[in-house]
Amino acid sequence: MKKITINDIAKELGVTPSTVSRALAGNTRVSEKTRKLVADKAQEMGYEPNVMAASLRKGKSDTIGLVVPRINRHFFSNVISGVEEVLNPAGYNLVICQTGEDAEKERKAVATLLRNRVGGIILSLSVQTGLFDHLDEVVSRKVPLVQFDRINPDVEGDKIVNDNFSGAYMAVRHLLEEGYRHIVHFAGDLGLRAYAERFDGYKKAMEEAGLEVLPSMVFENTITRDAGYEAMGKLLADQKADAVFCAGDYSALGAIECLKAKGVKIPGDFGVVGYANEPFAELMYPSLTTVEQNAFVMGNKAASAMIRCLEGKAFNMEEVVPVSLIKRESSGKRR
Amino acid sequence: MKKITINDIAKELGVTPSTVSRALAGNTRVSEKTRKLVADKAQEMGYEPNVMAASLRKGKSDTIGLVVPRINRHFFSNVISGVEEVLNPAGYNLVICQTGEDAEKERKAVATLLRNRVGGIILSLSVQTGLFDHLDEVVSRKVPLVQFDRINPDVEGDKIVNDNFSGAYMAVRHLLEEGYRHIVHFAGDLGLRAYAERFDGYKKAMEEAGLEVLPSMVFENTITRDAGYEAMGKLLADQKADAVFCAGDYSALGAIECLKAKGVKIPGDFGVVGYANEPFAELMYPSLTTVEQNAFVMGNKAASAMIRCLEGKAFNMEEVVPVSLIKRESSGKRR
DNA sequence: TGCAAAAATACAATCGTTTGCACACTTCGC
DNA sequence: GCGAAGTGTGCAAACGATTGTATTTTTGCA
Repeated sequence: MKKITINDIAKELGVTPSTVSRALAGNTRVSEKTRKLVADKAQEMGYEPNVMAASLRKGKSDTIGLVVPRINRHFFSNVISGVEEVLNPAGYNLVICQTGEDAEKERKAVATLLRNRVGGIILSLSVQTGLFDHLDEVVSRKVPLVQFDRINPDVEGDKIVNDNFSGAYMAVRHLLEEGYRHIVHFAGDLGLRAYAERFDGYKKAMEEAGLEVLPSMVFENTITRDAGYEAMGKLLADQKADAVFCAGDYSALGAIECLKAKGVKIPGDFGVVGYANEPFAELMYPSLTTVEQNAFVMGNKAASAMIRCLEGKAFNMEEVVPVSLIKRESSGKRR
Repeated sequence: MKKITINDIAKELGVTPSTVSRALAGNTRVSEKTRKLVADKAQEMGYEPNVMAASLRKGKSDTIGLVVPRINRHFFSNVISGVEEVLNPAGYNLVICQTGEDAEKERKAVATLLRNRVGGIILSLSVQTGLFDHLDEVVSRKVPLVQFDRINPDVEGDKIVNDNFSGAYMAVRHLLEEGYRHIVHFAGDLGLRAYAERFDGYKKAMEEAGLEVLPSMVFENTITRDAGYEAMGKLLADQKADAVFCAGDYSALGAIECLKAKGVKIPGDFGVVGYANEPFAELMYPSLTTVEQNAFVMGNKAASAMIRCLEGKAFNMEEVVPVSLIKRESSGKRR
């Protein structure tokens, strides 16, 4: 069973390949009648376009590259689903690369995507990434770039972020309303905007409540489970605190494990709020109050932005996806 | 900045493109000296091969398609990582497709991959899939196919499975050793081999212990959280049982939630073991005893098998990855 | 009916590699 | 010193689509 090409269709129909090509592309330069004829014949002969030939000629492909730190994070896998939902029906393919939060792998992934002439790149920075020339390279090659969540605002292109500030603000307000006062913050890398914004939201809520945020109350780079556990250990030893707002669910988990180990009652003696609504947040004990980021929606928007770019309307704009606070046990009333 | 092609290199060096092509491919038909010359020049000029042109000419690409039910399952995302670990260094790219357990989407994904002339396809069937002609199509096109975990043994090609039988057997043995006797099984779709094997392992362990497995003790198609909850509800109403071996962690979770809701003590009055070691298994309360499938290793093996196929050594063999039982709270001693 | 404008289609080059075949030049055994 | 291998390169035709520029056909209008 040989592959059918447009040449075969052309021969069969007594027209030229160019006409077939244009007909299939829906070009109005070929008559409605011929278009129908070609479409039917193509159908009949079981024609399947050769994507490579087209890409080679056009100098770019309908494949979009998606670069994320890790796909087994709930947040990212949902973003991926959201992206797919928009991209696939639109006829684009997705190739996904993991960086494992490693700057070097991120560079390599981007380089590979460019080498493969992807039509565009959707990317979320790894925490480690400090140099951004690989992104500049993308821009300078005029390959559309959409950043999401962990973005670098200085690089050209569309950006989709979640409302980190509001999320953090709501989380801390909630803790305050439940009666907690000495609220500390387990932050991420404050060099990354997402984490900086969460920190700002925390600070704002605290200051509005007339509470001062001392440097000792902020633990930077504390987003892993281990880091959360350790930081909480230090915290209990050093200072008076009755609640923590964590920039991620994993550090919240670590914090809770430490608190449980020390016999501190959650909630009541200590309140905990996380960020991300990882699947385990609902299932752990006590269940974790956290901020839902609507990753799926972010994926949708990132993909839509990409399609807009591909269609030539470069917006270079930033879109904010709303978040919501999911109240669970870990932040119940202070007693 | 124009793209450098082999023609540019050829011109610069005063040889022909064919020689450059062969030199870069390491063909021994061109002298060692020329090879070195070409390599250096390519380096110097910043040459980057155009993958599409090569693929077009060769009629296939260095891209491997990976089709999985959902990427946000711990198991699958780890398999993906495992596959990447092997494929990327070997110079292959991965495009990942989600089927969402939907047979139709699975067909479409495979069709798209074939249309894009991928070099090979690694796939795990969706539970829903009943017809396999899309896989036959892959085989008949001579595109290497590696199935993993949820496989169809009747389709040609390599297969990587985990030792479902042993996993299930160990799990049930463990429950028996802890003193449970009336052990039921929440199974998956027994039409799928993976689930059928888990059922067999369960049966074997029970029979060895001199316990009969009645049809009423097996709940088929019970792998979701909701299904687990419901089934447990029925179970408690209808019959005497003191433990359940679930073919997946999600149904185990549902079962535990139902048991907790009814005030049944876990462990003690009721033992629960799951399968898959989802991340939440460790964190829920009580923590869930479950079977670790070594997804990462499976991914490695699937990728290695694929590379073997691509290198022309079609083995058409089946490889079994060992599993291990992770003992946690939910299966503690019967009282 | 004739003729210019518009519509539809054809021609041919091109995208960047790969590869079968031909060709020249060594090398060697006899 | 003469064919026969053996080496290293060049030639040119693919691969299958796209697209700017002809060229033909159709249409509209006087």
